[in-house]
Amino acid sequence: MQAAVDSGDLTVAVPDEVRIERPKVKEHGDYATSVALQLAKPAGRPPREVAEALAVRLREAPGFAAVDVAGPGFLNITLDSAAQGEIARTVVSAGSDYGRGDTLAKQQINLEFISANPTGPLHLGHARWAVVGDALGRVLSAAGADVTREFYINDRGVQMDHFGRSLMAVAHGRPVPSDGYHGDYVPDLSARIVAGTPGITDLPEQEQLAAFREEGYRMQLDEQREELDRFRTHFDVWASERDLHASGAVERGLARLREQGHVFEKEGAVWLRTTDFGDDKDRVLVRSDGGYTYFASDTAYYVDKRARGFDVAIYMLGADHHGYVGRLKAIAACAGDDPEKTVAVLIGQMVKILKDGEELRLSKRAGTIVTLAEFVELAGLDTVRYTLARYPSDSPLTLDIDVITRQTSDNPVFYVQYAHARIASLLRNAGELGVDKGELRPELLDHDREGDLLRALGEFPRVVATAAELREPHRVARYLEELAGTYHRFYDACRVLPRGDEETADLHRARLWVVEATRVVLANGLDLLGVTAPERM
RNA sequence: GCCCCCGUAGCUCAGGGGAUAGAGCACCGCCCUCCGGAGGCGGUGGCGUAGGUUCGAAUCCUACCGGGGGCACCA
Repeated sequence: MQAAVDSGDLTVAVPDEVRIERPKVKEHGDYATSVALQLAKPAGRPPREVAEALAVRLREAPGFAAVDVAGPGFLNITLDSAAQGEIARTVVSAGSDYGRGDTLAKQQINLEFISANPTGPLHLGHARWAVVGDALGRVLSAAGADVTREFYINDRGVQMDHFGRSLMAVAHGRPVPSDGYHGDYVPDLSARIVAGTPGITDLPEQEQLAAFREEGYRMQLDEQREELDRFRTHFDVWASERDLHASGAVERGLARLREQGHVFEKEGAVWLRTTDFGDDKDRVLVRSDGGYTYFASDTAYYVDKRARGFDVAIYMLGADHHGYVGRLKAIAACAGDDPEKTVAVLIGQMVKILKDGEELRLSKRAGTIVTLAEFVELAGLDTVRYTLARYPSDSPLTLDIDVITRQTSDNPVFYVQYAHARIASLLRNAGELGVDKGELRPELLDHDREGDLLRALGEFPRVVATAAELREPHRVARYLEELAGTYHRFYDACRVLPRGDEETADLHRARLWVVEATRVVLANGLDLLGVTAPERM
């Protein structure tokens, strides 16, 4: 473009950045840009003329088969098949690193998700967070970020006492208090505590309550950890709200906010003036009775995260907590940060599941909501993970168990996994036939279906980078589904292995490169979602 | 009352201001002499309504209609 301006063909300021897109339809080439449309006005020339002036220069560059001006003034660039075929080599030689990038290099990201209360089993909403949070963590890491996955344990509120009281009541054959926990797991848990702590029911009231509470807490937390472990979701840090208080982080957080001048006292309580930063009301940090609020913990936790060196704190919250968004951002602002840079809140909408055409509400265990474990039992781990990962988290979801467990193409996870298994099988056959992919001759890959597939493979790193930047891991799943389709169409049209007594030709070998590259991308993509890539199904 | 999210095909959902709005299911047809038919090909069918910004809007803005969620010295 600079050349066009220098030569006097165009009189316009050269933009700092030119957006290049991958067109949706291949008639529009491998790459396209609309700069000419944007420059038409400042250049004082019709867009197509601007485009043509640029096209002339681009045609001189190597590796391009065609540079066309199309429509109102789009520039469509088509790679030649040799340049395109090289993608197969790039993918195969990068292997499990293909797709990794450095767009988020040096970013220290704290990714907090699930953060369930340690008072019961994980449910459907937690399952969504586990999947999306875990996949996002993988995607961010793939984009080069330094990610710490964190689970915040709400072990300090009055709900803990309700929990302990419920367990204690059941142990004495009394009904669970109305503000207690009513799930089926409570009697089980209570019985296990009684069995594991001899004499617990003879302790004095207060001591006993504390014992039930602490034992219940410990056991529930262990259970959640084990369940998440089975769910292939791992955390680097389990942060406890109690520790935050015990370690003095709360005082430090408060001090930080005081320094910034947003703390005030009113009616005996200590407040944070979050309304300075768009919150709809100020928030209490220390109640008039001297107790810290949950909000105080939140502020301390944020300050603590920043003190630990994180550039960005990502919070994944359920839709019922969306009221937190303004507060969290106000906290960051009160701490002297720019919330737009240091805080990112992702909201997860509700998940409903349908069985036999009706919404599944009743859980045997939790009493009201379907648990994560029950969902996994009904649908299988890979299916649950993939299914929850393929939708943006802020869209409400209705999943039909009968559909997602059907092992047919109704079910995207099977469609994608099948493509991988089919390739694995083909590669096994190649091994048995003694066909080696040998030296790649990329120029032989000039079939339309080969081009489609190579183009798709070439897009993967961009898909990962975009998913990371936008914090939308579902893009990876959608991409994989398209890739699987593109592969099936290739497979249908392009014979890979030599038939019967046919000699092995360079084209067979070149196609083997493409097939192996596809396997790599499917496996890498599934891995980002925490879903297995089976060799056989 | 105030605030947030969502309205895209019969159903479940994709679509970062770009070209002819996509996929799966459902429905109607078609394709197996050899690499996994758990596959492929074709057809029917849609942006809640009304304005605005823009060369260009499903996408951004406003209003309205419809659905969901949230308001605490609770956690």
